[in-house]
Amino acid sequence: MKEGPVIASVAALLGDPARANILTTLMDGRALTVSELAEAAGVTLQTASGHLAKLDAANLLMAERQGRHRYFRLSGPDVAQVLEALMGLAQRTGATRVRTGPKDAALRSARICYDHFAGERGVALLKGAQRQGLVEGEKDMSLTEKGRAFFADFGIDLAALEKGRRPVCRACLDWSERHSHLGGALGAALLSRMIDRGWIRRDAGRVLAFTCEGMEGFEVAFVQPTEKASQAA
Amino acid sequence: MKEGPVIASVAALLGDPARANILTTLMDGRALTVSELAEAAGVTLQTASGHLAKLDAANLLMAERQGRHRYFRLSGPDVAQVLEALMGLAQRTGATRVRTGPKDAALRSARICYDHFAGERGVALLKGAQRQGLVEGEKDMSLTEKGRAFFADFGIDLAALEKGRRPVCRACLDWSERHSHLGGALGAALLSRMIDRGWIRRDAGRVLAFTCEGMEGFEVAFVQPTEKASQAA
DNA sequence: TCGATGCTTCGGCTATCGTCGAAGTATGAA
DNA sequence: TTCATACTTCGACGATAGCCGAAGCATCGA
Repeated sequence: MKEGPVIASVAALLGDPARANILTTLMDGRALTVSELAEAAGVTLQTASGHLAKLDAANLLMAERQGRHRYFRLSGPDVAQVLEALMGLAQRTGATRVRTGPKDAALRSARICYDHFAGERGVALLKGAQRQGLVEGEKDMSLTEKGRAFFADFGIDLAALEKGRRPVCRACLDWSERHSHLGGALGAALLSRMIDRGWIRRDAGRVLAFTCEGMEGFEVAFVQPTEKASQAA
Repeated sequence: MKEGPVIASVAALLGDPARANILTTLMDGRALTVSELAEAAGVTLQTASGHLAKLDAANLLMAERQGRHRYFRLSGPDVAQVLEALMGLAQRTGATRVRTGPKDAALRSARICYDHFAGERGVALLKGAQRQGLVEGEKDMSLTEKGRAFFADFGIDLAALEKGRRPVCRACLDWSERHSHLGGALGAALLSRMIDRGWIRRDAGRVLAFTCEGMEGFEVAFVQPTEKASQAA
């Protein structure tokens, strides 16, 4: 009868704290897994799964399967726009504002994704490797001859990796960046090799911290040879 | 903890059908009594009273006593803006019902958005004004010299508008079209001026109807000088 | 094939909230 | 003062919906 109920159904979806947390977490356009969103929303996995199903059914989110993960992102900029408008309204009408945690920045910079190296530095690594021609392909990646030599020199036993059934190279969608980082057996081997070399230290949780020499070595090995390209991007 | 709950409390208020009906009923900027809003929302007086108390406590509405009546209106244009944004989102995501009555077409053509002129004709007005160089800018719009002369000639007291705290020009996203129409103080003044001139008549609810001469005058003033451009769009 | 991990579904508990009848308060008119 | 109108508050009922434990799939790696 009225147009009220039409907006009510979608507004009701935004009206639950857990769902609102999920949506605001996704506001920067990243894609996140169910587990990550559950943690962000402060609810259990089952609860988050239910919320995500509702948001997906209402077309506020887009889902994308990747292995046993399921990545969700906002279905469009208009969703974020509505959320921002609501934040503005909430602020004017006297809702309380909160500060953002400092741990977030560290997580974004470098962290563990399952067993490999992710975050802004992880994306930079893969980009550098692609520019240098160490790996080729977009979705199904593989090592080039140049890459085999490079990683062998880096101290990685490629023969051992290729014996396993796990794919050596694999593109893994990064949640803080919008691009992929390097997963698969090589990604895992790279991470442990960098830890062995003293380049990286594991902090609490999934956060990774570079040592001074690690920072420098990383730059020289992956970033600097392609600095022009990386700077442009 | 997060900013989610902040928007959730506001969104939850919009998420109830009765309250959503109340708010959309008030979108034309009028002030209505509790009884009128109760009827519009399809609930009893007590129920409406409770809803209005909540909306008032959240500063989404302004209340004004007048004798034994109590008049409610939206607390500001931003509330109407959020409602329009929600309507647009509901439409894109398919929450809207298939029923498109004849009133719907009229609503889409020309209607009141809070206190200014919206709908397909409203979008055409802004487009024409932009093509003619009366206003400039996309998000933060401002009047040009040519525009000042034009609207003064149209019978609008620009000096008075600029004295107020409300922005003179403001882009307001239209939910039925995908473009903006003209809000702000100038948008409101334009609407009342067109009504004064006998160009437009207020029908029931938010629907606006052009008179014959109004239709012609509108075309000459805003659309025809830029017909080529408008036709293409 | 097996175990581990990520996610979904099911069932039941609980709390919240919308709803309206009935009673209470305030304003205006007779 | 007395009644009528407009609204608010109270109390109880019922429905909805969020939440989590437990169990069920599905995928991956060994």
